[in-house]
Amino acid sequence: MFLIDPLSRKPVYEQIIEQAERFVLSGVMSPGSQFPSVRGLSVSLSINPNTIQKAYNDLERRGVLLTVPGKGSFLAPHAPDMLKQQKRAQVDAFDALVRELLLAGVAPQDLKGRIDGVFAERKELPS
Amino acid sequence: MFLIDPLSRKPVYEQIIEQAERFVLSGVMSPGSQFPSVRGLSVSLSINPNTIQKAYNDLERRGVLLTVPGKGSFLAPHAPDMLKQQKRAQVDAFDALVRELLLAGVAPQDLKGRIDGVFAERKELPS
DNA sequence: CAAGTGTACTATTTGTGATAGTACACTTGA
DNA sequence: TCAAGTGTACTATCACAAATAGTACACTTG
Repeated sequence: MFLIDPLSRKPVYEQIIEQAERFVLSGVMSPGSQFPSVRGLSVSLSINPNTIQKAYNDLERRGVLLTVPGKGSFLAPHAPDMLKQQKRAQVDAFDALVRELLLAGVAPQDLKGRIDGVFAERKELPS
Repeated sequence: MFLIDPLSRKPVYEQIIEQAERFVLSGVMSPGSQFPSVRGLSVSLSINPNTIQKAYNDLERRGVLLTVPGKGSFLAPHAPDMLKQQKRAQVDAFDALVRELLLAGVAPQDLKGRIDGVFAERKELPS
């Protein structure tokens, strides 16, 4: 399920967090479903258990993951809503990037066209 | 001219690079104009000369800066064009961010509105 | 009770960013 | 000519984050 790129400059634990968020937001994982165990994932990805734990800790701190000692880690009931609200804070990053691209001579209309393009991708996928 | 935030998680040499690029793209610095000397900038910013040099090396490697041994560093003739072309490669990052925000439930129309907002900022500034 | 689970802790290794210091070659201007 | 200012190159060192390694403990399930 998870895929790690060891060559990426992005820390492994961040890659895990981002993929987990993607699974939740895209509906691949639903609230209540069980996550891979720390040990199990560390074996299948060939990375240290502590790295997995670091990622899981962050997800739990933000209310996405619900861990039960001795049982396992499960997706929190309102995980999708929590994530969506947190992700919307990234509109600041969006503005910054738009500012840069406009400065580089990209036309606003081009950017709007790309939004439509990305939006079209989503409608092509079966729900 | 340059301003460094030592508390930022962003490396100092990257901050210098980004500010230099901004100066070029915004027209504050024109092709042929001289950059601060490595030693001079290191003194005024209170950072190590090697850090400045690392930033300058990157800018020169990408054809933005033109350094003449014994004289100084100058903005390359076609620096603005070079930069604009390089910056346009960031449209991939733009698409990725849009993909994330749409997944988080942000409406395409909201994003387009933000583009207009940023575009309006630019027109308010005197040319 | 054994196996699987999450959790906590310390120690070590690795890579990057930054610092420190030195040395060399070039250009400019007094 | 020569001192000052310039870019360049190089090695060594420090600080920090990411990651690894290993151990130990408490809990739940079958």
